[in-house]
Amino acid sequence: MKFEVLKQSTNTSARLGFIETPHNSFKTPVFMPVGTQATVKTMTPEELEQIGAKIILSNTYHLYLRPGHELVKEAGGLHKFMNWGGSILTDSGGFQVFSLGDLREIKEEGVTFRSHIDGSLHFIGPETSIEIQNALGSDIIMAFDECIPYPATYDYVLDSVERTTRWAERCLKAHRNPDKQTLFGIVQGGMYKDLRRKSARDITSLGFNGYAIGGLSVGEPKELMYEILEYTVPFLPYDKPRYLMGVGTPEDLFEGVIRGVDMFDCVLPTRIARNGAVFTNNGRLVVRNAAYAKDFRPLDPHCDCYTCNNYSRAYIRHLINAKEVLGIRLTTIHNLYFLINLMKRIQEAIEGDYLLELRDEFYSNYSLSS
RNA sequence: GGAGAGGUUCCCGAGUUGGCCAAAGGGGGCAGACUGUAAAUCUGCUGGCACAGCCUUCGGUGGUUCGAAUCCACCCCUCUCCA
Repeated sequence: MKFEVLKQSTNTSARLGFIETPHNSFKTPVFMPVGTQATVKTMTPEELEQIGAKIILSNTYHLYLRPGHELVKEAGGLHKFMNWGGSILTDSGGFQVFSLGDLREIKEEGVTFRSHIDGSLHFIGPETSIEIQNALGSDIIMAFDECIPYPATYDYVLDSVERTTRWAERCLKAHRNPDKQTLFGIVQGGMYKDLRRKSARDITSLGFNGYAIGGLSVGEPKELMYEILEYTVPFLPYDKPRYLMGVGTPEDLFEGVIRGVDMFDCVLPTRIARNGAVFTNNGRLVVRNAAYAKDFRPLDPHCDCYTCNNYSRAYIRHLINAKEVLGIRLTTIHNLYFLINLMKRIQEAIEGDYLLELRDEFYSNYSLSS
């Protein structure tokens, strides 16, 4: 993988960048749709490509359990298996250490998960995670970490952060084909600045080709998240991509980019889409609400996605209320397009060096309360 | 015409040894949440009001009772079977 900074914003930490993987190349900052189970829910790869997606996420833990990484390898790798020609980044299973908190046990060696599917026990450690990701053949693979819950005590976070660093070292050792797959390290540290600093220093000293900031947006106040992010980014090397994991409201993208983040992923656009809500330039809109029963305007009059070009709020509300799959497909298309297009505007704003102006203009219309 | 079953809050449907029933449960409706996806999920509300109480409601009208969705009488209406 190749990464290069093309342009530095003069009044923020934002930068316009360029990433090239074995499958394609794209500009950063970039938003990566999430396709945990080898599919971005409701979307075909062709549709993803049409809305401008260049790189998507998938998941080690989930694909290991089902259908199994060996099967994916036998199919010719994840790209071929799911018919996606763009880039793929796989998460290591570290988030499941957090999200499946009741079904797992953490030890120095790794984590034992109780399958959420059938209750069977499965061990995933740093080496296992890398081995699985190698088999999947994703372009960017993530170090196996522990995403720490919030709140957490200082002592817990300290132990966890040190363990995550030891795991990161083991991931580097286990990594077999760095020419085809790029391994990113993950900085943790909870909401404690000195632990964020420690984690950043320890992880970067190991020499990865990209760095992620994990463990944010896990329930802490937004202001705290921005504060920790702003504190952490400067400890990451300038010449490597920076990836803020799991973060992705429109305002978070602005705030993240301004603080120097190059890559984002988030389930929010696809999840709220399936729950009947969409992002618009005026704020979040719950299209399933009765207020839109007779609203024949598009979801967002200023959007030119396939959904907004062809369908009304009233129709989409009807589909979602009737539990017709087309409804959640249309909202998903819109939400992903909205964030990807927003990123495009952000890229242009960095290029033209007017990012703060774009943000202020966006915020002047965007209602954060809803 | 005869025999039987039944009519409950928006819908379906519990509840009939009378009080603990504004009435289970489901559906529908309304609203909220959702940030490296155990999520097309989850949560709350769903008779009215001057709301720790009061008022109106369980086909209709009367009645018994301190008290009735629950008991009695008559009436109206559905459904099944037999003529």
